[in-house]
Amino acid sequence: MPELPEVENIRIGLEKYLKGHSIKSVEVLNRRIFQGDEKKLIDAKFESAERFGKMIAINFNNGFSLLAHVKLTGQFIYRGPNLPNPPELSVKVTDGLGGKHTHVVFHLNRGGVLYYNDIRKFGWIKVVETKKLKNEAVSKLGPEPLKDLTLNLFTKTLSSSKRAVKVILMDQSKISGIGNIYANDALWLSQIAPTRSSQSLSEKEIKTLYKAIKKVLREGLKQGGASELAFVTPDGTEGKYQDHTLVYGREGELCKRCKKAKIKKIFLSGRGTYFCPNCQYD
DNA sequence: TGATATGTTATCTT
DNA sequence: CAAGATAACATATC
Repeated sequence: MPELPEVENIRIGLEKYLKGHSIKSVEVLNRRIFQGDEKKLIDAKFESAERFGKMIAINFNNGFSLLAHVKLTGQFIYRGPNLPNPPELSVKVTDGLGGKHTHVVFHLNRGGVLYYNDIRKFGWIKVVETKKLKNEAVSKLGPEPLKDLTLNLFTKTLSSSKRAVKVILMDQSKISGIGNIYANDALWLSQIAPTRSSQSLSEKEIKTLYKAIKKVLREGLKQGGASELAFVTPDGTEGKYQDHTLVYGREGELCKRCKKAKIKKIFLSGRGTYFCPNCQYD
């Protein structure tokens, strides 16, 4: 759900709203979600927010960072002086600003507050030394599809596995940031069946898919992400990509391209997989 | 009431 | 043994 475009929108929001703030205190309401010593952050000044795949690093000026993964339902929400006229909160967070779904509250100087909410509690935040960020899970990530993934590298990745191409796209150690929504949409756009063995793709298909991945991710970014479960940006509003998905979540609807067949849903590695049986080829 | 959803990791199976 | 499939995690929603 929160995939590259959603997490990137969270990063952009954090960068914007945390600017100029330092941390006054941290209220940890759930120790499983917040790991490490929050005292390391007291009086630390915000420096930058980075994204690694679906992970976010918030860097401070004292050598420490917060590394976070929102998994399915985590939300960072900011209220304070850097957002003087906050938009109305999405219904997806009304229960969670200091409510039962709030697990960490960062009190900032100048009166800002950053909440971490998580309905399902799969997400986590941990305090790490900035210079050790790369040793964390970050080191296991594959290349960023919008930055480091060359066609050459992509071709090598696909041709080295027999697994279904969709499973490869979602494998974070192969390519970082792609999840179920954008994997389904990129394959639809490429007219490739998600069940195809990745090594069976022709050179031409690989090139088409390579471009399609970039296209759907950029579209997701532009729409502010997809708010399927609980995703909201740090101002508390929803993204719009869920209204523009090409095939994801459209089981039973007529295919937008060929208009001849209904979108079928199957399970691939236990994940919902949507495709047009008429114009996505085996 | 219970099946279902997503990301990741641990564990089971072939 | 390794690749691949599936269960588990926690909870709201349909």
